Amino acid sequence: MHKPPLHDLSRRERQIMDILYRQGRATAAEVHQHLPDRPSYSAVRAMLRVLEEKGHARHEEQGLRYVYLPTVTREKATRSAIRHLLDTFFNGSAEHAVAALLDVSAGELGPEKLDRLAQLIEQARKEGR
Amino acid sequence: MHKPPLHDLSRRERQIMDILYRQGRATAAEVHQHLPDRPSYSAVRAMLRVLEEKGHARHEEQGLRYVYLPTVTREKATRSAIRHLLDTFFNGSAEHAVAALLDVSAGELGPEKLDRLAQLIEQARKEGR
DNA sequence: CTCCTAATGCTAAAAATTTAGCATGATGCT
DNA sequence: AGCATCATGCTAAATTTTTAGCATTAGGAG
Repeated sequence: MHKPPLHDLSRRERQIMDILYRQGRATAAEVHQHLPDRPSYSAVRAMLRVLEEKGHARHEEQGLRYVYLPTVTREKATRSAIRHLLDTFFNGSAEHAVAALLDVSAGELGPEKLDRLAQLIEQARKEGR
Repeated sequence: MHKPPLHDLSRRERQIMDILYRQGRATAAEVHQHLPDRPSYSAVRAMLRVLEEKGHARHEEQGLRYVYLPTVTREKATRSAIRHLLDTFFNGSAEHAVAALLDVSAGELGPEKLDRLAQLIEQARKEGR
């Protein structure tokens, strides 16, 4: 029943799933728009169909169109992606990962955001005992 | 000249690159060992050759064996992976990403590590003005 | 009603990936 | 020297992915 989803996808499939997670939901046309070196629209639809067969995506009908969504919740996918990042680049160390994250987005983080992060850490410390 | 490396790899290629980044360097045999649902050893070698052709990996000779390494430095690959995670699951928000990271690895973080993280944030605040 | 547009279903073919197998060369042991 | 082992190079075939094109259906405009 369980399917560790992300890591046995083909190139295009992954690209499409990334888009679905970025957007949350998307029509075939939208997926088509955002896809790197755009294939034909037809090709996109075919691949969405395959993703449904494999159980990675599903669709809802919206009027005439289909809107596609990931089957795995954003939360689970996020956790899984984080774990993978940790394992691959940080030898599992969350500490180093956070450090790198802060480094990468140095510019982006204003004082309030940093405050909130400090709070989160404080909170983690309290829970941790 | 520039090659945005990670996101146009095939399934196996990605799996192999992940291993190379995890390990830093690896022989064909090692890669083979760590690969999910193990293909033949021969297949692994062939794929390593392809990765070299495409410029994602290179090898050094170590005695008789080849040892394979990523061509892109760990740092660059890490940054790129982080950016991708941010874009895909956190709408670019480093703040939310850090929060999720803390959440995922709640158990793992001892007091000293939390201290060091607090320091990093403090430092970021100072630099940020 | 008829035509045009926009959507999907399906299928077959092209392209790329993934695989196995055989040939070859170096090393080390007996 | 001869043999077994372990490595690589290469090639051809199987499989999977990716693509385009045609058929069909629904809705809206004239």
